[in-house]
Amino acid sequence: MIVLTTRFSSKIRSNKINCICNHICYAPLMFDHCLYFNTTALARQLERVWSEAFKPFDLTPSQAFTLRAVLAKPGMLHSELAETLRIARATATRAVDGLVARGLLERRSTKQDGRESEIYPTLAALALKDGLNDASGRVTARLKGELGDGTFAGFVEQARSIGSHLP
Amino acid sequence: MIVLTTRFSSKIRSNKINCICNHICYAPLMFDHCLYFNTTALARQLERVWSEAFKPFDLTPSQAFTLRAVLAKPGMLHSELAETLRIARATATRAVDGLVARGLLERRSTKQDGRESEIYPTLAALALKDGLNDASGRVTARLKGELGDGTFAGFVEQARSIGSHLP
DNA sequence: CCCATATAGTTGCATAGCTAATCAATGGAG
DNA sequence: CTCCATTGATTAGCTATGCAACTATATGGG
Repeated sequence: MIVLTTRFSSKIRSNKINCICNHICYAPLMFDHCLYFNTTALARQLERVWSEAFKPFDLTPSQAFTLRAVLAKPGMLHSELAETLRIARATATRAVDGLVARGLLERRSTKQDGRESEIYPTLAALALKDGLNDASGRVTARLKGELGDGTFAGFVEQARSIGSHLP
Repeated sequence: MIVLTTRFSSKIRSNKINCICNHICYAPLMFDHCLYFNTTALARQLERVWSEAFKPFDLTPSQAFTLRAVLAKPGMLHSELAETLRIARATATRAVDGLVARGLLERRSTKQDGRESEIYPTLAALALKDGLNDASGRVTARLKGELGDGTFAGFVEQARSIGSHLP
């Protein structure tokens, strides 16, 4: 008689090994064809990859992209930043708050319109500019190599295209 | 002489209209070829689309997918759920907490191993099963129609494949 | 000139995700 | 048989995000 220890049976349950009784557990495949599921799961994985890439700067991906956007166009407004990063204005406000606190960005109200404020990188941020772009470029290059250049570019283009058809 | 009102100039800034001085503002295109950027942005948009789809059930996408997973395999363990949904175990714990509080799931500890607990749908959850699957199916069908069947399936498959090559 | 409306930004509140640390039960090594 | 490493689950603390409501400013019609 075959006796299963609890540990062994739990490995069967989690589909890590083939089940001795030839029973196939489908749960892990359940959402395999779901756009939402696979995109959000991939996004979480990429979050981890880019976190690693920006770790030398002690910046999260969100902070790093905010900074890169402002470095590319110093003086941009919050609403422009939100649009550039495709996030809500409220989120942009908070992202800038954090980088102002870190001494990497500063706000200046515009002369023309008292409601607006422009966002500028500090000198400390300017010093990071090339490093940040390079870090992102390196991880991109690495993944292009691992996934195949065409695959990569095609996928990114499709993601952009699908997004442009959604609300 | 051309005088710009502040409102008008802010629309130029945000790239909503063509700039009269032929200056092109590149910021919104800056991350167009970035895998991280486009995937996370798309994920946020899809979050909105699926939120809408599950709104009739008063469930968030995360709750709905948790429920669907358990409904597909009643009695699954938390670690299995985490693997199925591709989230951290801690997140699975909290997702189940919420649905237990809503009266849709219940935990039962297993006889064999006192550390484990199995997750079961309640009767209330069973009543939602088909509705949830249909709701997700409908939004999938709609997007397939809008985006093209092949595009859709190809993209999802690539997302899965890219994910499987990442840590 | 003044008020109604629109807009830029902010704040409050909520969700979902992560990592790291912890708790509790199991099971194997000696 | 006892002790320790392992494992399933949970908790603590943090980040990023969104929506909705709010504040302050600007604009334009009467």
